[in-house]
Parts: sequence; structure tokens; C-alpha cells
Amino acid sequence: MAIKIYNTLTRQKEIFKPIEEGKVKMYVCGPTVYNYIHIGNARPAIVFDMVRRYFEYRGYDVNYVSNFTDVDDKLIKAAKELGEDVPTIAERFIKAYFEDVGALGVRSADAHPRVTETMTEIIEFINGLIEKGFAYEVNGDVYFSTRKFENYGKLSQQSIDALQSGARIEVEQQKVDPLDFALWKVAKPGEISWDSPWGKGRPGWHIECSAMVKKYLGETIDIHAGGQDLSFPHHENEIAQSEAMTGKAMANYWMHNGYINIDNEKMSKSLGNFILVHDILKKYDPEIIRFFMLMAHYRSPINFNDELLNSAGTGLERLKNAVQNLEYRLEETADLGKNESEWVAKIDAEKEKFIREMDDDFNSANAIAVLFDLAKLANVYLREDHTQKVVLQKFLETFNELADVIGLQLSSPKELLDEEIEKLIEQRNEARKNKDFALADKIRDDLKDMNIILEDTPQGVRWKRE
RNA sequence: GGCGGCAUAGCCAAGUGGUAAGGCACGGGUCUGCAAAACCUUUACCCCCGGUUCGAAUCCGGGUGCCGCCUCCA
Repeated sequence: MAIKIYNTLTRQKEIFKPIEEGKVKMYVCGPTVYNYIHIGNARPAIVFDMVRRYFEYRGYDVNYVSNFTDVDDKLIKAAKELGEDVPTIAERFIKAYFEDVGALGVRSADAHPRVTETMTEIIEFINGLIEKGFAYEVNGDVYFSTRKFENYGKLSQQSIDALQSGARIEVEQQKVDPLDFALWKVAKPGEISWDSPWGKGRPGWHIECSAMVKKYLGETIDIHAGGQDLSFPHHENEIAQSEAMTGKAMANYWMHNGYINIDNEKMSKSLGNFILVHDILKKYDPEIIRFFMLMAHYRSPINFNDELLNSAGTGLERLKNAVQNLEYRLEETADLGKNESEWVAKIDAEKEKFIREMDDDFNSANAIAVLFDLAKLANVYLREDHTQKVVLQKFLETFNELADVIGLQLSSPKELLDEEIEKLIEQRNEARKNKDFALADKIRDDLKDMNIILEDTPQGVRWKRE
């Protein structure tokens, strides 16, 4: 079995073949850190974290790199507005990024390079492009000669001439061709800047990724990923820069996640209809956000609203209940050493199905459906009077293993109740024994006010937090 | 104008040739002192019109509608 990836470059699913056996070199375009990230920025972080986890689950050694754009026009503008300097703002929102995304279960990359820490490599890269005749300098600005790169437009499948007619932005007069894009921008008075062979300035947006990919992962990498809106022009320009420089493919597979929509319209900072992760986490459990995003395929657009999040939350609750049901019963079960290979086989079949779905372009939607099937199977098994430890353990192991690939924690840590609550539960048991249901129900209601939910099962009373 | 995507139940969402997964919601039932959890059960002319095929949600052609990209954007 092999992993298949939808490659934006070829517009089809392809079998993943790593450059180096057993290894994945992967680069994901990160945020510009001039504000808190919105949930649209969170989507690539989450889905490619899932991709990374799956590769690891399948035994690959993943080298995962994701950048921070910590100097650019938006940061300079934000600095001016806030009366702070660029590094201060960048630092603050990088910290916030790790907090937000960490809450969403996204693991740290192996490297998180920043533009300001990659300046030497960026300048070298631009120099190389000038030497090779792919770039030129005008009054301290440096531009890439787009038309000199033969395959320009191959990722977005645009012909270079069609692009020209579509240009809506006012063209800077000094460009030789309107399609040329900036590699280096001359500093305006008072702006943050770095020394370069072309005078004081800062890098253009696209060059950082080319330089970072080369520095951290090499000339050709396995997977380059990001949001769909980056495919043009950002990724197109990266390809032009890198491939002009090395003469080799920049990445073998290009992956793009779909947008998040609000009321069926793309959410973006420019439209102003964005939801900050920072804010939404005050309202929803972070794992619900993650679960919701992975319930759809990563390439599909998803809508975001309260109704959808709440229903995802209920679904997640169902999975957690199944795991709790298993855990609870495990405590009550002795191993009778009975042969239960039939159930074990059923569980293994679900696991295989999960792998098959994930192999198919990381279909987490179907993989999660398998988790629901597994939950159903577990609950059916739990209806039997005599359960077996081996089977319960097998269920739990499988749940934990597969949920971890999705990045979810289904079992909740064991905790003890304080004595007062224990006493109340005891009193209620007494009341029930004496058929004093009024008192029993009152105690149950009181406990509910303390966010303790009681459930009476054939094996006894159990509780959980609301 | 150029390029691309999408249209599946009340809502969300898989499914790219073999007769429609899964979740949420709703109704009916079982279990329960009552609940909860759980199980069983009901609910789809797959946007429209043609075509190819023994067979189409799936492939092809033509519509309709929505969305995105065409140098701020994840």
C-alpha cells in the first residue's frame, strides 16, 4: 500500500515517492506575523500537521519546516500604526501563534525560520539570480524577469500572456515587464532595512521561501504546501526563483488546502470577515475546532459557523463517550482468557480501513468516519454481559493510536472526586436503594450544578464532568 | 476577458463506472424508577438536458447556479 497525494502541479493523485527512502522533506508556508492568526491561517497548520502525523505513523521520518514572515509591508504598516517597531510586533505575534496553534494540537516544526534570520541566504539567492541573468536591479530595487523563466505559470496553469492582460494593479514604471516581481525592495526613509549589494532594503515576499527551502531542506523537496490562495502568485514565483536558480524541480508534490468561508464567502483579512483563533478559543474547546476542520477533506472549502461547530462538538462527544464506556468497563472486567479473536479481527479491519482512507490523499473525513464505526462497534460489544479484557484493551489501543494520527485525545485523564462529592453520590445510592427517587434526583441535580453528570449503568454509577 | 473549483437527505459531508459511507438534527422503538449513555429503526428522483455504456452521482457534451485566482491574502 502506498500513500497517494493530490498534486496541484499535475492536478491528479499520484503515488508518493520520497526522494530519500523513508524520509519526507516538507515545507509549509507560514503566516505573516502582524496580527493574531485567523482560523483561515489555522487550517493549513492543522491539516498539514495531520499529514505530518500520518507520514510518521506510516514510518516516515519527516523533516517539517514552516516559516514566519517577520518583515514586510504589512508589518511596517502595523508598526507605524501602533507606534512600535517591527521586531517587537513580530515577536509578540510569533509567541501568540505558538499559543494558538499549540492549543489546536499542532506540533512545532523541526525548524521555524524567520526572514530576519535568513537575510544572508536571501541576499545570496538574489545575487545568484542576477548572475544567472534572471534578475535585474533598478534604483535599489531588484526584480525577477518573469518571462525569462520558461515554465512560468505551470502550477496555476496560467499562460503568461493571459496573466498580463489580467493585471489590475498599478504597474511600477521601472519594471521591465509588468509581470516582473520584486526580490528586493529599497528602503524608504525611516524603514527597517538591511545592507545589501543594492543598498539598504528588505526582501520581497516570495524570495524568503525559496531561500529557506534551499537552506533547510535542499534544492528539491518532497512536499511544498500552503493555502490555495498562495498557489498564485506566491508559489508560482517561488518555483520561478528556485528552479531558475538550481535548474531542478523545487518540490515534487504541491499540496493546497481549501479556504474557510463565512456565509459562503472566502474569509480573509482584506475582506474583514475573519475570525481570530485567539477569540474563537474563548468560545469553543480547541479540539472541537481541530475535529471540525478534519471532518472535511483538506481540499474542500468549509463553512464556519456556530451550528456546524456545535454539531461537530456533539459528534466528538460521541467518540469520547465510547472511549469512556470502554475505560469504565475495563475497570470492572476480569480477564477470563476467553478466545475473542473474532472481535479482535473486527477491530483490526477498522484500523486497516482507516489506513486505506488516509493513504488516499489524507482523507481525514473518511478516517474519522472509521472512528465512528469503531465507536459503534465498541458500544455494541459493551452490550454483552461478559466482556473480555483483551478486547476492551484492543479497542482502547486502537482508538488511541488512530485518534493520535488525527491529533485528538479521546480518553480523558483520570481524576479523583473530592470527598464531598463522593459522599453525595453515596447518599444518592442509598436513596435509590430506598426508592426515595425524589431525593436521588435532587442530589443528581445538585451535582449537575457542580458540573458532575451521573450515569447509572448495570455495572454501577459512573460520573463525568460536563 | 483568461484560468480553476464546486453543486449529494432538514444541516454538514464522503464517494470518480457496479447500484448512495459517516456525523448532526428529527420521528418511532428497546434499556432505565426517571434520566444519561447506548442499541435498533424511519428519512436521497445524487442541480437540469442530452450522450457513451449491460450498467453513470461518478465518464463526455451543453445548460443553470454558486465560489475562487489573475501580483495584500492560509
